[in-house]
Amino acid sequence: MLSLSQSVGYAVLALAHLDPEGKQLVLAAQIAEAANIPRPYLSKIIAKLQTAQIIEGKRGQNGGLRLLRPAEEISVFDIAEAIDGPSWRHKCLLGLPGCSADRPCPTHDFWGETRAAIETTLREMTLNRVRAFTEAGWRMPDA
Amino acid sequence: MLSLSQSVGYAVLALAHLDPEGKQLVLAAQIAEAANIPRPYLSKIIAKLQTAQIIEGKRGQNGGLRLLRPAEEISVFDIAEAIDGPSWRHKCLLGLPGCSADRPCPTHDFWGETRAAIETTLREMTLNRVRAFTEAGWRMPDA
DNA sequence: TTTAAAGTTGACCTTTTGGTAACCTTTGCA
DNA sequence: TGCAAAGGTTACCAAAAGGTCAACTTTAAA
Repeated sequence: MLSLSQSVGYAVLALAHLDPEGKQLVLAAQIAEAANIPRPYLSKIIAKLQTAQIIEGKRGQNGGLRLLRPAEEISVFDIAEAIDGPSWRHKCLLGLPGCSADRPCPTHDFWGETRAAIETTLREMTLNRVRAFTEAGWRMPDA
Repeated sequence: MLSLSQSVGYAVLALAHLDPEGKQLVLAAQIAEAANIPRPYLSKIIAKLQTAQIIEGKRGQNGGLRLLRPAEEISVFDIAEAIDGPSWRHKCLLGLPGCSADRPCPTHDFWGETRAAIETTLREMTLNRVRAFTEAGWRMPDA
């Protein structure tokens, strides 16, 4: 609890392995290997990223994946939105289903401000910045 | 995602209906009715709050529930800890299992600071302050 | 000492998320 | 032209969280 879904992390990690210019194709199998993500699960994440127009897949021999926009124009915010949907930005900190501006829970205002700050940070965190981390060998730990 | 578990909200709501001095006993059935929480589910939440020494239940006729400490000494932080366990304060924002101080994810430092701010706010948010909200009739919405 | 009021417990169901497996479709090249 | 390399898709399984049900134990009062 109190985190984005695990799949968002996987997606960020995966995208960091693509060509930042969106020119060269990279194999899904290579990403799975490099990031230590189970291939079938990676496929599902890739599907969502394609729906969100963040990447494109090319089938067949000499196929692969590529970014549809340059890495500096793709943020972790975009990725979270693609994987978890827009709903994560509206959830009450205490999980109260009826919490809203009209009937705020005690943490409503604080959480609204905090969430805005989180959102800003995630928007500023582009794939380029993430790459600095993953190039140092960041990958999923073995089970 | 990006919230405490729903049960934390239920617990906060429930506790706000107890006598703030911890003197008078209040019926679990009354709380369920007032807050619109399913009784059997409330029972499970109550069990955790008892394990955490936040409340005490007295069985039998003329039984009920009462706070073990005055309402101004019980914070939402304590309640979150009792319900979700201490783990929520250590989860990576991106949900990455291998993220730690040694091998930080790109959001690690930012999230550490933000989480500390959230923690502080929740520690300052005592049951007394919550009562101001619930006394205005806050309850769970109907299904 | 019985009984009804109260909280307690364990089994079970459902939904969501994470994860696996098998199979299908496309495409370049021998 | 057919086969192997690639991604895509569907169905399924498992664990955790949310939620329900029914039966149990404790206890004070009649």
